[in-house]
Amino acid sequence: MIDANLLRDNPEAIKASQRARGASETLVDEAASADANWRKALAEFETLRAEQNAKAKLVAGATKDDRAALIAEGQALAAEVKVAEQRANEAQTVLDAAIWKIENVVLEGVPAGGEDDFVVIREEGTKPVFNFEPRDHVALGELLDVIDIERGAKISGSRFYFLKGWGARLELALMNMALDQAAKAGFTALITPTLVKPEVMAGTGFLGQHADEIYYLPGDDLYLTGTSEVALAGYHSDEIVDLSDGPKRYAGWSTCYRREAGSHGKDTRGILRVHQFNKLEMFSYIAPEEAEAEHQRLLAWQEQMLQKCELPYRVIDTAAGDLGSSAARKFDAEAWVPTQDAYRELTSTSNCTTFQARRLNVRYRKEDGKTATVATLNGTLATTRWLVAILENHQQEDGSVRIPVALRPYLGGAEVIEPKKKSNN
RNA sequence: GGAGAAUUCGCCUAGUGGCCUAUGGCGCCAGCUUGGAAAGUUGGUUGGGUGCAAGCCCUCGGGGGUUCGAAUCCCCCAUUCUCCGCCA
Repeated sequence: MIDANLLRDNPEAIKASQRARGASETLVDEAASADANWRKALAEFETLRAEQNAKAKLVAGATKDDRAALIAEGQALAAEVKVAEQRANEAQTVLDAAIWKIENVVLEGVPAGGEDDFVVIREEGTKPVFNFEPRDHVALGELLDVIDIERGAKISGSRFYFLKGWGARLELALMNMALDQAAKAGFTALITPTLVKPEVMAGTGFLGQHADEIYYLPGDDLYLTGTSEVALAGYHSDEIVDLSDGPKRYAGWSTCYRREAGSHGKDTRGILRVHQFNKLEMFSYIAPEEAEAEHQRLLAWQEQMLQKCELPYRVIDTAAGDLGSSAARKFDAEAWVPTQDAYRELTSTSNCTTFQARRLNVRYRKEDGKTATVATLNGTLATTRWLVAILENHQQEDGSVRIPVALRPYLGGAEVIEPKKKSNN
């Protein structure tokens, strides 16, 4: 939710942001007038309520004669108050609906436009040169017996898979390496619930235009989370967190579930786009004025992971129209996928400023003792998808895959994953 | 799934219709005291909304109701705990 004060003081700034996103500017005017209506209705209600409270207090000390008259007045007031209160509540409902539709105000410097209007910030690493025809991760997965897509589909349908043997171990190694790095950087590990209540899902901003991306269990009124960000953002909801010792940083591990509605026919091969995967996510609660610096730190930690995996990648500054509704700025790191001759997103880090925290009511105490809304940021540190880039970039002519040096300690020192021996399964 | 109990200001706790504008303790903050500290002592200590302000309104798990008036009475819901049943 945007800051109502900004709506009153500088609606033009919000309109400019909506414009950059290609979102509605009219929403801003609607919200502003709903805000004025609400404040008027609230003032009327509160005035009447004050009168009612004062009258009710007089009853106790009144003489028998006055009592009956006071009670009659009280009855009349009670009816008026009820009407006024209802009117105020309705005005607030209208305001909430309007203000919740407005997306986070993008930060200065964010490129305007849509999906293709991103800006490349830098490219790192060297793309591999093969003197043989490189295999894609599906072929490698089969050859090495580490990814079983056929049986995944047999059990659960398309976009499901088994990670097997070194594939399973590789994913766990990646997660553990990420967790170690995060712990060293001061993050607290959290294994999060993957089913959450509607208000948490709504609070994180995922129930807007991407609602059909989310698995929902009607029998229980619970949502399956597509990222542990949801649980991590909800973790401190309705709390006043203590930031006097610096930001609160969490590394959340969870399985993630995504319906991938609307992406039929896109990335159907392999495990690039799947319904279920694992992810280690960084999440920071921090004072708003430090949020942009923290965003750079999250990005640096992500790049550190990519470098440990010896992957060539580029960093892009996502355009306003391609930001999630909660994000004020987003950087993606995309790794090179040789067989696609393209960079594909491996990490994404968003600065949600105070937008998400305001919805979830997460505050902190400033030095002057007053409370204020915190800023929240999130960023990927490792996901199952990384296996695609690792397998493809480090493949060798015989189909074996060299394990990046930094990952070896997490794999019992193994240096190479060898093709499986010929057998019946 | 069945039965019962609980939920009050960071923590513990008092409170069975108006004097609750919520008690007391612990913790915390500030002052006094001290060479410094402890002890003692005095004061402060839930948050939110609205308003230029004074102020006013809301907040006793959440929502609704009864009443002139609700922490207190009634209804619904959530969460936690205990016992029984069932179970990967």
